[in-house]
Amino acid sequence: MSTQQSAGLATKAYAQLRDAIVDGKLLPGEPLYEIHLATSLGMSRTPIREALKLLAQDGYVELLPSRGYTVPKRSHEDLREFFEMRAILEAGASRYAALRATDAEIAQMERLCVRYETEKNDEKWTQLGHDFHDLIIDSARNSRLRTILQLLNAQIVISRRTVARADAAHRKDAIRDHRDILDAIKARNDVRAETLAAEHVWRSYETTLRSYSPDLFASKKSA
Amino acid sequence: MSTQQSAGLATKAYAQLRDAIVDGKLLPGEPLYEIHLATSLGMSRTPIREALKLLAQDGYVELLPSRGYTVPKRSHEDLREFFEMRAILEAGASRYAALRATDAEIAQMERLCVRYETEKNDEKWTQLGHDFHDLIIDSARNSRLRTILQLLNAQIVISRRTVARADAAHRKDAIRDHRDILDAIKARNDVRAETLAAEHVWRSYETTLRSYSPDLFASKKSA
DNA sequence: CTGCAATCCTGTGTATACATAGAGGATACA
DNA sequence: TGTATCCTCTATGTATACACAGGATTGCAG
Repeated sequence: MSTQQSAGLATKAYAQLRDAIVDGKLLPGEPLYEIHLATSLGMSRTPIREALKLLAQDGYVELLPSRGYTVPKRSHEDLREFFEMRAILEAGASRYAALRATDAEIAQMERLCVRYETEKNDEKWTQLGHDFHDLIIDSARNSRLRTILQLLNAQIVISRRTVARADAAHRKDAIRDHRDILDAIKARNDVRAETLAAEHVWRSYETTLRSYSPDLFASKKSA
Repeated sequence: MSTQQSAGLATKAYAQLRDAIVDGKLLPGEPLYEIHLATSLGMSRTPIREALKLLAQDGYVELLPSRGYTVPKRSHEDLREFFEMRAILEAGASRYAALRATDAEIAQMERLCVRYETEKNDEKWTQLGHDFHDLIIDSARNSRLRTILQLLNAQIVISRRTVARADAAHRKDAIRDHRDILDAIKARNDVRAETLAAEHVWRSYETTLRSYSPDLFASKKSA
């Protein structure tokens, strides 16, 4: 991804830091000092400050009072909250997508879904899954919903950077879920699309819980 | 409210500007210049910049490329999106509240609900409604849900600053809705609480649409 | 050796000077 | 008189110097 083209330094700093966090180059608990980051990224503290402020608001980093910024450790509570939010919002998105998706969008979903069912490469397969979800969200015609969901999904990746061990069972489940959701959308059955999307999120929650790396979590309030 | 006690200047600036926007002292379309705000609030540009950046991310202000900050005009599309989000999230909150509220919380809801049914003063009545909603959100045990919903509700107030004309019909509907939701929560009927909350939001959407001030909205992309 | 306190040091918070880009107006030319 | 170009002015973007607060360390006393 690495989104950073022509823009202010603050924007570049935001993108670089976010990517570094999501890619696991900056570990939870590690302190982030403005001056250090500034010299490291070749700019002054000002754009770094702005980037950190925004990252903090988006939940990527945390500002401990008079202790500086850090990448937050996620607790099991956090993970539960994330997935509850995802379940609520993906369900809503699927519902509105069933009501509002254009025929062109549905055709594109179908194409993505077929490739999703056949793709062998794990990384590409995961990406296809994301593309499918993004398309559903776009079809829901709600920009705020889109923004919040994308943020949530980006955050969850932090907790999962030992990525998609796409074991056969999980893969089969996910493929079936996507197909079912698509069918509901095609049938313009909004209630069913909503229900299926929620169930799909819960299944991915189970998968995440089963395959999480314990060291990435803080038990409760530990240091 | 006017939340501004002991904190950094940036925090104070954020709170003051947000309140000014919500209270309608800064009108949509009006340009917000850093220097002007800085002198006006008696501080330098730096904390103002931070406040504006955060306000922009929260949707209170908008940064037009090379044209400065303004209070955004809300379109009908925006209003639809806001209420869709509210419907989705309040429904989710009510569902989890039905599953998780403690007996003490339910007792407090009951007290608020009774006062809501009897309070005559419009302003106090509105506040009681907010308190009831907040308590439900707290009972849902999801801090992210809480944050997002509070932000949304604060934003919607911008569009409604010709506040709660609490006409008799609307009042009666709202009181009944709250009572029904509380009953569902008491019965630990999460599905019913979810449905009722969504319906309640839709009713308040209708009310808002009926009594909105047309001049507060931009038709689509106008200047 | 231990407890307390003063001091220093390191981090963010703030102010200000300078860089830069874009919009609007003025002017010159067709 | 219309249009195109250039200049200027203004508002944001950036860099840096200084203020300040809180924690850790160290020195002193019991």
